[in-house]
Amino acid sequence: MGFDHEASTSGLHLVLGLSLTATTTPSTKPHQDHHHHHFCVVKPSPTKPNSPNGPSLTLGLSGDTCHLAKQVPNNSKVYCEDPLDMSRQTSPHSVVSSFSTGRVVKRERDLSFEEVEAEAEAEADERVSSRVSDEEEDGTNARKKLRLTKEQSALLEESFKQHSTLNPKQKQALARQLNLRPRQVEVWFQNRRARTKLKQTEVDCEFLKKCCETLTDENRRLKKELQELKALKLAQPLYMPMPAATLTMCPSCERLGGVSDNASNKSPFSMAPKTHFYNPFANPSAAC
DNA sequence: GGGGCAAATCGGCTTACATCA
DNA sequence: GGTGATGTAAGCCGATTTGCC
Repeated sequence: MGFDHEASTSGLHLVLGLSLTATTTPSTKPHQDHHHHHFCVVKPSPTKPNSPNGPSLTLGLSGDTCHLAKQVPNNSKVYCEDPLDMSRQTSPHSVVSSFSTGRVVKRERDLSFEEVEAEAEAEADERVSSRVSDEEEDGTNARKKLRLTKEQSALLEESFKQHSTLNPKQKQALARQLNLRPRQVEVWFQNRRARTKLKQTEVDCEFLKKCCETLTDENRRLKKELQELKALKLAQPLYMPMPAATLTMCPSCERLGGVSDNASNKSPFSMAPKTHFYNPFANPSAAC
């Protein structure tokens, strides 16, 4: 785990990144998790909960961070995990489409072919407005909650480990294998994904809390260091105190030395663990 | 009776595909 | 034939309801 701080000297943007190595590997079914996140968090794929790479998180304070978009192999669409962006992508057509496809269609899709047929017959016999009222009246077809057996659960779990989403063929096969309706298998996978995501969110939350604590400590330390620097400056007005890690000035020739290319490329935040001050008498410059 | 878990439902969104002007 | 607009179907999601332990 590491922290990457990046601050623009121009003050145009500020990005705070918390990363645990790359875990942005797209899941087997890519367009999961493209929904609403109020900050850009790249999470480990739910399909690979035991990924050796661990989670990767990025907090973005600049607009750039929400370019953490995902490539979606199926359709090559790019999603940004931002509710506003998502709403912008929503075409008026899709809204119309949603309204145009009514609950009847949805219900048909939710049921197996036989059930749809049976229900159509029932509806032809007596015009009932809803299934609920139907069940309430006769009580024979009351909604019974399925309890999966251990074997069924185990098989579903095993299948979920392999792929967190099912294509229609897999769904059918699994349903046949479990003696369930495809819809039940589908619902189980949906709920299972939801639980996985919830769990992952909790883990992310804990991780962010720890990050916050660490950054608070770091902030406190830096403030303290700044105070020390100010105090030293007041005490020794003839010499400009410099962190030895960044600048080394020869007191005799006043040339700068000891600033390597690597050091110049470092982030302003990547400082030595413990700052120490230049002692002109103890450290004569090698450049002289 | 109340809480937790999980199955099921609902409404919304996105995408692919078909049709038509 | 190519293109854009529109409708439909399907799949997934988050939120919620509901039944069971």
